[in-house]
Amino acid sequence: MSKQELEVIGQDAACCAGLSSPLDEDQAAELAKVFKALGDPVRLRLMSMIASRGEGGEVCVCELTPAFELSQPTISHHLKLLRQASLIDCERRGTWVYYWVLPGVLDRLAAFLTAPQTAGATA
Amino acid sequence: MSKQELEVIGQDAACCAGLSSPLDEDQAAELAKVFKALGDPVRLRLMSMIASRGEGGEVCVCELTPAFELSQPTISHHLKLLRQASLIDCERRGTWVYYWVLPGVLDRLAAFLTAPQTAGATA
DNA sequence: GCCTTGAATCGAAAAACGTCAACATAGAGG
DNA sequence: CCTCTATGTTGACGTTTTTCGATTCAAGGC
Repeated sequence: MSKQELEVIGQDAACCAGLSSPLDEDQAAELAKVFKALGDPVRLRLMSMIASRGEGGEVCVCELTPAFELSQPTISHHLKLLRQASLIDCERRGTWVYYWVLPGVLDRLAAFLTAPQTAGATA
Repeated sequence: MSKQELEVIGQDAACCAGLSSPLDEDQAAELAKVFKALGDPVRLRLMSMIASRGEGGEVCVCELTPAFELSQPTISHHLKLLRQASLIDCERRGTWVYYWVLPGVLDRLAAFLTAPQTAGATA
């Protein structure tokens, strides 16, 4: 229940220069997947609901689904996309499945956006 | 040449709690537009090319277009989306059009992602 | 074993998106 | 003015996304 991820913003590439230096095609493609995952109102809300639990926090799907006026398969689909973007992970415990935000992802994303001081950087 | 924007991450809502507290539908919808704008490899590269000029920096479209293997109208279209997401703005000077990153947007976006310490926040 | 309940997967339909060719517009410079 | 170059806009087309209903899978309880 935790394969198919991306591993972008972290270890490998695209971690240091951020938006302050031109991205090459591969970096941009990888990063774009993450932003695309956040680029949907439903997924953003799901993320916020999960992230609001804090570092070690989890949320049961059974708490997420009823917060939307969408079918259960649709929510399940969005959760899958967030998982494929390496933003969250999940675990089944008994009948229920719990989701949490992967530690550090949001901070790395934020660091990418701000990057070094944006004042007269490369230019 | 600078109408149609969003004004999300800044003044009004969604500026303080960030992802650490559940977003309501409106906040999520607005924010999602910004992330969606960044959720495309071409637009991400455009942003990085523009942002790499630093705070007061600008880039001419004539520098952006040839960096991609895409038609000029397509680049123009992507630039428009970035502008509608209030990420960049532009100005025509003579024959050429120059784009720059709106000051503070990236920092505000980053602040939104990290929010207060993500450790045991609401829970 | 056989239901029941929670969640993921499948297949299909409608909507949104990315891209281009064709066209329109804005200035510069004769 | 007329033309040329640099950008933006329009309309169309194929692809991807979002969503649902139906089904399947997982785990517990009877």
